[in-house]
Amino acid sequence: MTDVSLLDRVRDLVLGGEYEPGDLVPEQTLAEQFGVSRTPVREVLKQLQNEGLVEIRPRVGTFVRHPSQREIVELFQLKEALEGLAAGLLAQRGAVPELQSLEENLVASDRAALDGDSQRYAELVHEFHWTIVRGSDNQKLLEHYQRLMNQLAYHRIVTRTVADPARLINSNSEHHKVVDAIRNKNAVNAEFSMRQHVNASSQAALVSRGDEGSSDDVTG
Amino acid sequence: MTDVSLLDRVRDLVLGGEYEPGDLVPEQTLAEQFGVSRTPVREVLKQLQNEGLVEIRPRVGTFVRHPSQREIVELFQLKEALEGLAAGLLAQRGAVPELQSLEENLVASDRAALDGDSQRYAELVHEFHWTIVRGSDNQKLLEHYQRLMNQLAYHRIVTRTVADPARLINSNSEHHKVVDAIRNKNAVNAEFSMRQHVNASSQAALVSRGDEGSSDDVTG
DNA sequence: CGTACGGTTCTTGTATGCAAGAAACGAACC
DNA sequence: GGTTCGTTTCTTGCATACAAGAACCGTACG
Repeated sequence: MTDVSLLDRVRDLVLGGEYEPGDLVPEQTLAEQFGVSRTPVREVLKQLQNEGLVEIRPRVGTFVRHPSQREIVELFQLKEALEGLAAGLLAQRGAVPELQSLEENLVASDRAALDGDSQRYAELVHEFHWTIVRGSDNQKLLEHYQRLMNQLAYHRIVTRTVADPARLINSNSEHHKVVDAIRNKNAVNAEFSMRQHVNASSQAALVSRGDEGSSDDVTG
Repeated sequence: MTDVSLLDRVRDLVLGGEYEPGDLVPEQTLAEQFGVSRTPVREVLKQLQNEGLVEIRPRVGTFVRHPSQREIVELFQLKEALEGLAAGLLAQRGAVPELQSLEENLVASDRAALDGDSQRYAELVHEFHWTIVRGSDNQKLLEHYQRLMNQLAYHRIVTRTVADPARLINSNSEHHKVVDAIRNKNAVNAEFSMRQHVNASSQAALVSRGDEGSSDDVTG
């Protein structure tokens, strides 16, 4: 149960907001916190840099990165392509357990939408997207998607977006379209609907985001 | 000039075939080879594991991974989606330097195709694809693509595929279609043509590959 | 008051040493 | 002859020590 890697634990710390963007993430502190030496912590930080979550400035320190607006747009473009691919692949697979999960998700989402329970709906959205990607039965796609979502620090964005009731309704309707296509084994349509949905969600997220963290061109 | 990171140097060693799939990559040896201690080498190997190039078996050693047939299929699916996205984005951009590069590439490719110079053609194919991805003007896409291509150890596969004259001709014709769409700023068509092209290339590669490295389920 | 300079402190970067575990080898036993 | 068990050897995993560089602070000077 405690067999979660140090990498995951430190990543969760960064994603969880324990360290704000721009903050220094000291090796020594993490080492003490997790009861290990600096050596394994360093390995982990190097990997988090590789994942794009932190930036290591040589001889200075490791800092939490904060994605620029441009990066977020880029990531959303990627997200659209990856989830579109996933939906298409899933549609080709036919009747797999994941389809059943999606059906149940739709029922629960409809209820949450009716109740106006945006918190619950956000959870279901999260589950919806991951189910589709997992259902693509493409492990490499899943890995890249995971990376992508870590960089987006997705959670915070979505929860805020679906606070808008209008977007919630539209989002839910789009989910139905996607599942319809998957159910009918229509891969082209599944991909198309999914991309349209992701695109709409992205637009909403970008708008709701407004202007908070834009440029972090400290290097430039 | 020698300011290439240790990570890149070790990666090139693995991709360059210095270590064959399945081989042990000893920390100590690399450390001596590069005149450093095991510590930085270890960090590098951890990252290469993260990139999917090697597998670290705890307390046993680091081994060059050898992608299974299934993984390669998965990677090609991803490749199709990413390059399709890139072509679409590039088409939207209009007259950028990359378009000019593609035009020149087409001319050179036509010549190489006529000459039956498959070696030269392979180089041009390589350049063609990278130009499109770079031309997407999406840094995150480029990063993911880089990762993907490292995992595919693309070079060896393509060089063998275009040895087939028929495939070479088809490939070249597909390149023309893609650039036509980009030139016309037709994003949808650019993406479609690109995906069709990548798909055809993938099929050819998978066929030519036959059966060499299939299962590496050493882990059980 | 502003600025430049020197020392102090804090951070990472790397080498090294030792421990732990896995595999390989060999001998003894069945 | 085959199998099992103990020992040796090789590998990584981690802790620690030290070095190097950057940022910071206080002071002196203009």
